[in-house]
Amino acid sequence: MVTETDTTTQPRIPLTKDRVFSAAIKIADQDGLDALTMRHLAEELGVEAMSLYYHVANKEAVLDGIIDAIMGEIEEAAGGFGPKDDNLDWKSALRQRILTARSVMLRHKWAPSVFETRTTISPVAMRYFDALLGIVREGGFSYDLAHHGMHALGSRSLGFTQELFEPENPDKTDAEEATAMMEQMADQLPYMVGMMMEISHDDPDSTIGWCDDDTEFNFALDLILDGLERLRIAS
Amino acid sequence: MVTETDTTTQPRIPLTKDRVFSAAIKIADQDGLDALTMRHLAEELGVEAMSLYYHVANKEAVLDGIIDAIMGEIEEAAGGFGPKDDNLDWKSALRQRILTARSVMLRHKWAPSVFETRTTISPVAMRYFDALLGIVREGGFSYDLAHHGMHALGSRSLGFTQELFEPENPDKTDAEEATAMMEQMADQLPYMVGMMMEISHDDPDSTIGWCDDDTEFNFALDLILDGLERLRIAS
DNA sequence: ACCTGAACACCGTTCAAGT
DNA sequence: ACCTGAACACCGTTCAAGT
Repeated sequence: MVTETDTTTQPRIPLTKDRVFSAAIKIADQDGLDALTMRHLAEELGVEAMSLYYHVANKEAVLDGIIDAIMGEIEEAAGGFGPKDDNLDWKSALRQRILTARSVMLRHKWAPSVFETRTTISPVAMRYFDALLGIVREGGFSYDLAHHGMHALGSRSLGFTQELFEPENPDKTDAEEATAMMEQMADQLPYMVGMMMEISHDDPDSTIGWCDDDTEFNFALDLILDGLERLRIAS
Repeated sequence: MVTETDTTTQPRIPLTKDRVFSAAIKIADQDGLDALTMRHLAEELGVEAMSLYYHVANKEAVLDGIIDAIMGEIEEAAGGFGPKDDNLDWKSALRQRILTARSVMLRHKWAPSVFETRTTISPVAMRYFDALLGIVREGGFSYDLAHHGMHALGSRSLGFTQELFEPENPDKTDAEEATAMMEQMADQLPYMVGMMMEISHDDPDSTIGWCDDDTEFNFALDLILDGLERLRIAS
């Protein structure tokens, strides 16, 4: 029989790798990546920072772990990485998989930054890429073209693009600052000014530059997929 | 008349922003980005860490400064961002500009990581993008398509791709580790194994995955440029 | 005007020690 | 087996003080 332990107050759930990773993701989701320190992580788990080192080798292992967990979320959202979806053409199948990955990424805005710093590819990520590779391969690609195609997709195969010069909080002063600078340099930036004027004409409250929205993602994705399809046919 | 100062030994070159940025780039080039700390930077300049704060607001300002300097190198390598190069078609002109930027990036392997963390775009970078925009605009693009095209190029417009899961030193154990893991999961990775077998057949000492070499960069670049050209014609 | 010493509030991590 | 206290070697940054 399970008897009540005679510890003082709470039964205290024991620490596990998974609990550590979950807490880490929670912190990053709520307070951003900078808030994810070993000390905060321990605090979130009601434990001393040093206790973490009994379960994980170091902070890198934590980051590896949360990326693996994210890939797990993608697998779950996709209903598994089973090889044959249905009778979709390769392009639709690939886009579907990628947009599923993207839906998970949008829940974890910090994830791209962590992906970039990983040096070893996680097992779940390997299976993810194998599934993508399978889709194009079964779609009639040579391994060589499939390989190039994966590189061409880059981070987009995981559902995100790393935007350059993107302010963290676009509603803040960064955007105004950039706009002010552009106005000051207006004579040196003829085309940017022209573009701004034309686009603001059509859409008064658009701001150029920090717009990695779904429109841009889908535009680039389709551009690459269409290009690959043409190369496949030509080969 | 300029008299000899009565300071003890060396005349001591005074600190300037530019000297700070140059030293910072030198450190990053030689010892990597992690070695770029305010304390090391000061040491490199023969000064105490706190002295730096008289010339720059904080470390972010240093990072902004070295990115500006890198953009300056690109401008120099391109012989200026003058609007009209010659009688090249837009595609050749754009590729040329981008490959020039890439040649500078290859001298500063750490630069992509710093670019990703910038939240404000530097003035020189603005002029760079204006020049790119000018090339496609004069090549017959609408501003709308030009804008989408820039987003589609992403970091490639600056001459680099952020590779996922790229080991820092590919000659080290990371590659072996990844290969070992793949062999262990071979039954779950049918397509990766198939690809490896075929490619290693053609090229015995190739290793899959960490190959963001010029071949992949150019493949993806041309794929996107060709796609944009087709959209331009269709529009 | 330009640089510095001392100090603060943080990091990740080790190691011997507790239960 | 699991957790902790104390400590180490670092960070970026401030502020009053020196010349």
